[in-house]
Amino acid sequence: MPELPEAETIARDLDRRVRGGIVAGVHVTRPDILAPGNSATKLARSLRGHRIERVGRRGKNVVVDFDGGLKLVVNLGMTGRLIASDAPRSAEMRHVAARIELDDGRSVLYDDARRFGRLDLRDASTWTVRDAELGIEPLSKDFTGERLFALTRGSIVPLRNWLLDQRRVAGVGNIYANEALFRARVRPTRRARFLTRVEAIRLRDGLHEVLSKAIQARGTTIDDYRDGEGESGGFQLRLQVYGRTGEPCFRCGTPIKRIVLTNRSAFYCPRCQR
DNA sequence: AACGCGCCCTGTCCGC
DNA sequence: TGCGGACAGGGCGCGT
Repeated sequence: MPELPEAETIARDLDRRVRGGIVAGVHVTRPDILAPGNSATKLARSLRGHRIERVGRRGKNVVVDFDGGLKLVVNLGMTGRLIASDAPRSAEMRHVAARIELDDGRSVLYDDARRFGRLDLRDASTWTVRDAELGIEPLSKDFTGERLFALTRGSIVPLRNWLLDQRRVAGVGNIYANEALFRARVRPTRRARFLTRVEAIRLRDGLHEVLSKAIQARGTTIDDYRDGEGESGGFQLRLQVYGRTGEPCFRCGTPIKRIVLTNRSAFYCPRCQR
């Protein structure tokens, strides 16, 4: 998906465009994007008449808060897009799976070519459960190098995989995991428990830097991604290793390597990263 | 319990 | 131009 920076950008855009809107109707055209326990009729019945209080984010999820405590949790999978109907490129949404109509004529479109994404309606109490399943926010004050060091103790998982587990740290996906490891100068294959304290500090800093820069850039530009306005992401963030197989490392010139870890690509500089 | 794997589904790109 | 295969930013359920 959209990882944390993309979800953050979408949430901010939507918050600006649809906050305060009252739901007139919900239309689900592809019910397979509903999380277990949800149904099109339940969604429509539960949300009709409710006001959007704000749109926020938790990990990679866009969270729409309604009055009365209901929350629509949107996980965008690989190709999910969430935009307001009055956004510039709303016409380019060719796989609309659900539509939330507001009483003033605006609407929120959920588009998802591969339909790996999920919409999940929660009340205050079931949201607390879900929230607790997700790990620490990597941009929060609590996420220190020391905290990351402690979290990694005891796990034999390669760090690239470790970072993708949303129960540990929430919001990091394959692009930013690889980018942060490059900045920390640690190989994606390194077992989490062998990360040193100093490296944990560098990895925390690498994550913080790459995620916040990507937010400033309104998300990374990779083909499918669209922000809440329907536009592709910014170009300010230059990826250092992701997708750069064979190209020279920006730090030392050595060709970037691509390997496969549990069926997903990992990229690193064999000289800079140990 | 923690971990790796296969799978969900569609689109795109590359080589032949 | 057409076609097969590889690959894609995620996450769940399963067997070990």
